[in-house]
Amino acid sequence: MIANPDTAHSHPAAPDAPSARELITARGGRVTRTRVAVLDVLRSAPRPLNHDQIAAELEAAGEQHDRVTLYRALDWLVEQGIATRVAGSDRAWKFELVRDTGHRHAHFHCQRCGRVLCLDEVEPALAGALPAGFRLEQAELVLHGACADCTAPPPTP
Amino acid sequence: MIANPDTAHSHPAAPDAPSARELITARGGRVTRTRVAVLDVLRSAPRPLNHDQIAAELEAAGEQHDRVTLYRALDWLVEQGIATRVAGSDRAWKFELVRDTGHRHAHFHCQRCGRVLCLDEVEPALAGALPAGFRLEQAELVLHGACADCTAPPPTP
DNA sequence: TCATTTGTGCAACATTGTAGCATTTGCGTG
DNA sequence: CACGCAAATGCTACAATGTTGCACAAATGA
Repeated sequence: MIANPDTAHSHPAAPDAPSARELITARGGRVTRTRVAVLDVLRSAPRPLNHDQIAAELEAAGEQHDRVTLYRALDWLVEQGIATRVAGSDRAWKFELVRDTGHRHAHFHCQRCGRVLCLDEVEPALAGALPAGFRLEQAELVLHGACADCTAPPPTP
Repeated sequence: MIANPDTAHSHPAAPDAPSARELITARGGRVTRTRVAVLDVLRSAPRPLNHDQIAAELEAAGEQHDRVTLYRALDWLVEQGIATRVAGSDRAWKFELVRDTGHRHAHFHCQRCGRVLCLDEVEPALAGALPAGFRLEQAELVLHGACADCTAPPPTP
């Protein structure tokens, strides 16, 4: 069961995960400043980030990257199956690393605090609920509502 | 069980449904050309439509409406609970009439044929799959994959 | 080192939606 | 029916989020 949103999505950088360089060269891509930087940001992100947030992270790290180049790097990562797009409530895509192929997880968007959390338990239930003949393919799936933190009554002051 | 997408979403205009005028005046809104026209389009639409599609329908019917006015009419409908927003694969919202309050349904977006279908059976399963403390609120929920038509092998020629 | 091909960076454009504001219109009242 | 006023409309601008085209730079293999 998932109660605390901050631990609900404990993805940040498994120690044995392949390096950015490895991820890139494995698909025959060139190892460029932007791709490495974006990968590093995504790898240490606790939840899906949109283009703006990624750019902000990069700037915080003292890196300057062109807006278009960022879009293209992200597009490439998605195309290569390294990252996925997640639809948010606004019309901006969020991006997230694909952790292990074969396991898809859904996202929950809290309409109170705006956070996007990852839910590992939902997909099996969904697969059973879909009509026969339908196939659930994409991890891009977002539920909306209120998360545990926001439904909980405030602590007595 | 839902097998045929064309019947899966059999919403078009129940004969006893309230008229556009009734729907509008019931919330204290003014009955204007645009609201009535938009409601009529949504009422006869077999699936959620985005702003562009609605405008196209109106033009096909010989009606000319301002882009902004359309947005505002749609916003008002959503605000009044008459319509809901559905997120699509592009960043444009789709709109759909709320049929009966109290019953929320999810949407399935087929990535082959691009159709958005409505699934009545999914929500109960979802509610059980969410972690404790989480509340599923919004009907705006889209699953992605392939629908029955598109997963089925082509008929032997 | 050199050539080739892949990415980058810039500027311009496209789509989707919002904001401000003057004008028109629906509709209750006299 | 005429009036008056709030509610909607219809501009025009503007904002956010991507995309496209093209010249230039840089990664990689020979």
